[in-house]
Amino acid sequence: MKTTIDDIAKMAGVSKSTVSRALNGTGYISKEKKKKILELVKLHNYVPDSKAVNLSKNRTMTIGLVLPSVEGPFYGEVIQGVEEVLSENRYFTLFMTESNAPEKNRERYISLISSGRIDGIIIFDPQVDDQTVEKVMKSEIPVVYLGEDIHGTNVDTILVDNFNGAYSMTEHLIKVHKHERIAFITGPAQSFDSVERLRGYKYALERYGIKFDTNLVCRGDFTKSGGKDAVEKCLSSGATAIFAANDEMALGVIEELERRRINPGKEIAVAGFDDVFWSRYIRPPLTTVHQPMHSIGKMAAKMILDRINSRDIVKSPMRIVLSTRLIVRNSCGCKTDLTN
Amino acid sequence: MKTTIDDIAKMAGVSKSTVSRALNGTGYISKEKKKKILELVKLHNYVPDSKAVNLSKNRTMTIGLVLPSVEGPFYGEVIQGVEEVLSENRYFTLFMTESNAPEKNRERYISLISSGRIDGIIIFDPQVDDQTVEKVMKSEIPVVYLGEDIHGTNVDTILVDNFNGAYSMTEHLIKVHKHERIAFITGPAQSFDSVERLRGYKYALERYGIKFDTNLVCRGDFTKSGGKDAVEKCLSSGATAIFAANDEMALGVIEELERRRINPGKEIAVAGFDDVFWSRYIRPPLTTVHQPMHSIGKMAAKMILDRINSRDIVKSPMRIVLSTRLIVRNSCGCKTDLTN
DNA sequence: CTTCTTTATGGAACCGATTTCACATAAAAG
DNA sequence: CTTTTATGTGAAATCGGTTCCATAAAGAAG
Repeated sequence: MKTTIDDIAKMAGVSKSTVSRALNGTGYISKEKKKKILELVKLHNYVPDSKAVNLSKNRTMTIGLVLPSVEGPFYGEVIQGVEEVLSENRYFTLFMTESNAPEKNRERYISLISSGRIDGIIIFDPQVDDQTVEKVMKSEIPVVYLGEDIHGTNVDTILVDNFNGAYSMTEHLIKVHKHERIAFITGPAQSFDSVERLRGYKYALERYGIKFDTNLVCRGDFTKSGGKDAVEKCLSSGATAIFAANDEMALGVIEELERRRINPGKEIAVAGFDDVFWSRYIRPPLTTVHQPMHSIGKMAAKMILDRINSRDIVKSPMRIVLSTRLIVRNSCGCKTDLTN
Repeated sequence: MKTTIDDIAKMAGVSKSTVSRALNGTGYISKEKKKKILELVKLHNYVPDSKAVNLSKNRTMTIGLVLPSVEGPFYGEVIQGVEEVLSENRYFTLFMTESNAPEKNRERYISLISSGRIDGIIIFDPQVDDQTVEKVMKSEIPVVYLGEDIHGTNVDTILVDNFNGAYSMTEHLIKVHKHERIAFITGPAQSFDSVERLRGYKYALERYGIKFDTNLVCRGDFTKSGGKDAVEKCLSSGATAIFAANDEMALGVIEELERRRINPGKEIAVAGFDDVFWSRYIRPPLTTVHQPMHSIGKMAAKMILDRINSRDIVKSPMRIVLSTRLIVRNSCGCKTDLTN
């Protein structure tokens, strides 16, 4: 049988209230009793049952974290960032992934929100539907949405500046490499990220007086094979550069180009978006846009804790946009050494 | 104020016991009352408070998962595997990483074990010390240790067949590529994985009548720069092939060789271990040993659930060894196309 | 030497469910 | 027409803590 607070109380010859006070440092307690209790606690390896503590304090010290997947190096950084901040603050991370059945998992995190099992939740669900958002908005616990622009609600959001990231990349291809026919491979239609990146791309063209050509926009799906498949269309539209809306597709593009004996980086410029772990190790090293995933995780965790710690104070929803960074490697045609 | 079971009971004009029965399908209950209660539940979006359920049922439907890190694609697969099985069984995953301060985090998961917050725990802690293991052995909840060979205890373990993996790789380098001077870069001294891989390497040499030469064994640390640093020693010992105990180091080796204008795969064979996500995308594509990380995760989760569901039945500790698979790409000198 | 604080402690209520037990009623069996 | 047995329900105990409240003793102030 596990040791309970009553056991300790009995052994110390005091009431459970006193044991509780000794353990939590709340209220008055005499030095001797405290000492004795703490000794007994150590002796019997007594650890208060979290289930009971949670119920009586009405909080769980755990934060939910919902991610689309953990395959690939992309989301790992988010988890790491979240965990870092939460564990520092003695919070736990309840992890949930969406990979298999998005619909089902959406239900799952919705019900998690009102289950009382967590004190706050961080959701990264790139293709969330309005109906789900509506339910989430009713949350009694703090919510931070990542990567989706949810407005007019009581949920905080953290976004990446996709627009300017794509703008800088396109600008780079135009200004430095003098490309005028730049193909853009999009993500899935519903993807907010993809849409913003396309906007940035278009805006750069406009700013540099290059006419936007629909034929140069190919629909992709954020997967490697999606990138591969798009190459055909890009080439037939006479593209001299291919800007994929994420690194995975850029990788597909590179592989497909090589299969066709076209030299990526030399004959055709290739660029990606995300700066995942391996993007520097592929050949040619990928020119891409860095997303601060680790910072996103840290910031999300901080925002949640902040909301929890100022439960009473009413704050309007926050919307933070983190800036991206252009990472120039070789796939665009630049010549940098391996070290960056 | 959140709706409680008492609220529902009052509204339905029944006792809370009846509501509980309606919700859980336990015991007898009349059709009409059940229907009415369920309607009210839906209407008010009532979800039972997990904190209370956990306490009264004395279980949390949560399994702890401790990983060294989530950076890189290596552990992501483990999480995915675990999550897959747990979520199917309506369990939650409490995630914990060790990255920053191993010592402190070790304490953290030890205390997590006896906190009553989780029903079981999966621990992947490659450099765990005996003292910690001893504490873990006292656990009241099921424990599965990954990657460490803990014996004579009540914890289950899942291991990867490092020995045979390294053996096959070394054999490949000897039989197919006729190498006789194969350098081996180890991981940190305490790493069980590294030790086993070194054993496999040695055994292969022995089997093929090649004398083992200490000079060909270089101490590494599982990091990329560790791999880089080891190259000097390998070369000066006259190695014609370099077998790194993990992919990260192999990557370091490849980069360092290129820096020295030595062609990896042609002039010197390079091999890794792990088969991480990017190992096929680097140049040359890395010949390595695949570890079934996803299966490990799934199996660990299954073992934990199995223990939980057969609490009463005493089973001796299990020790499962999963086999690895040799992945031949180009860094060893083989010529395969890009598609594998 | 009272009176007012401050300190120390235990008893009991409470958190929100589940579950045991007792009791009542209805249906089945003898 | 009794006696079982099956069905339905509520009161109360329970899970293991925290916290409010009452009370007592000790110390400070007047």
